[in-house]
Amino acid sequence: MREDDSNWFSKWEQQLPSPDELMPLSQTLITPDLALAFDITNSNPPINNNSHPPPPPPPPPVLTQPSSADFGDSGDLGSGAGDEPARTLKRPRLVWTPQLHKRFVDAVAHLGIKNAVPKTIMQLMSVDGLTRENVASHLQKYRLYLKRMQGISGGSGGGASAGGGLPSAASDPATDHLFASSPVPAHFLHSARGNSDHFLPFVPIGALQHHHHQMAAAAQYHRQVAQFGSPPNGQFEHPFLARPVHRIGAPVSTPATNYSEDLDTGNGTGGRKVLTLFPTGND
DNA sequence: TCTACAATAT
DNA sequence: AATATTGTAG
Repeated sequence: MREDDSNWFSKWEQQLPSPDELMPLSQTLITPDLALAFDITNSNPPINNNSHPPPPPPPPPVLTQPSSADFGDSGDLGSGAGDEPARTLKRPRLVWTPQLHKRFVDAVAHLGIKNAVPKTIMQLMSVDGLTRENVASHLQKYRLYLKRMQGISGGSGGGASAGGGLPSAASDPATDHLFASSPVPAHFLHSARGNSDHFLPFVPIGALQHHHHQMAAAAQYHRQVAQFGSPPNGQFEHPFLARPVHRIGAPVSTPATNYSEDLDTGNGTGGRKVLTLFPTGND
């Protein structure tokens, strides 16, 4: 039935939204869902003042968003074309929100520096859509950050962030916004490289099966889309989508190894106030 | 062939 | 500056 072949294409074509219906690119990453979750009433009508309907480069329907239902094989291949959209498409940049980073740090912390390699970290994080490359890239940067701090603490005297885990010393302002948002586990600063650490390989952290959705690409957009009076307080906790372990998980004995969210607010809400983060007031 | 890592590019 | 992509080594 080749007819089907041409049919699916027609259907697809017809379903394409007209240019007018398309959201501005700047918002494509925020799904309505996400927006609602944040209370941001998206009353952004005034986006039609252009006399030039933007030639929307058909932004591939597949976003990194946890739709997680995109990558299925299209079934028909070998039919000629050769490239299914989904396979050739590039995902949008991943935004490392404080929450996401927190998860990252936790994973690394629990793994121990030794086992904290991209693949493992990724698995432990169980964030849908997160790739090894994403983690690798972030890890690279994170390491630089750690290194920096070691340098400042001098390594011998001691304890720049002892106690509350307050990396206030090395992290100057605009340098590491993100990293400053989550406490750095003590051992990280000690130089554990090439050292046989005594940390447990795997830590099955509690299981939390929320069926929330959407990752948090939001934090960033907050300042963009909405203005909050006191954000640092209203920490939004967004559990991430749990990944159906589709990636051949080797070492993880528990398939449902979902991460449990620490109640940590990401900043020392307990006793100290980390200067943290967002451009709450302005940038 | 895959994985981690560092370097480089966007 | 933040991520992605590429190149190299194990």
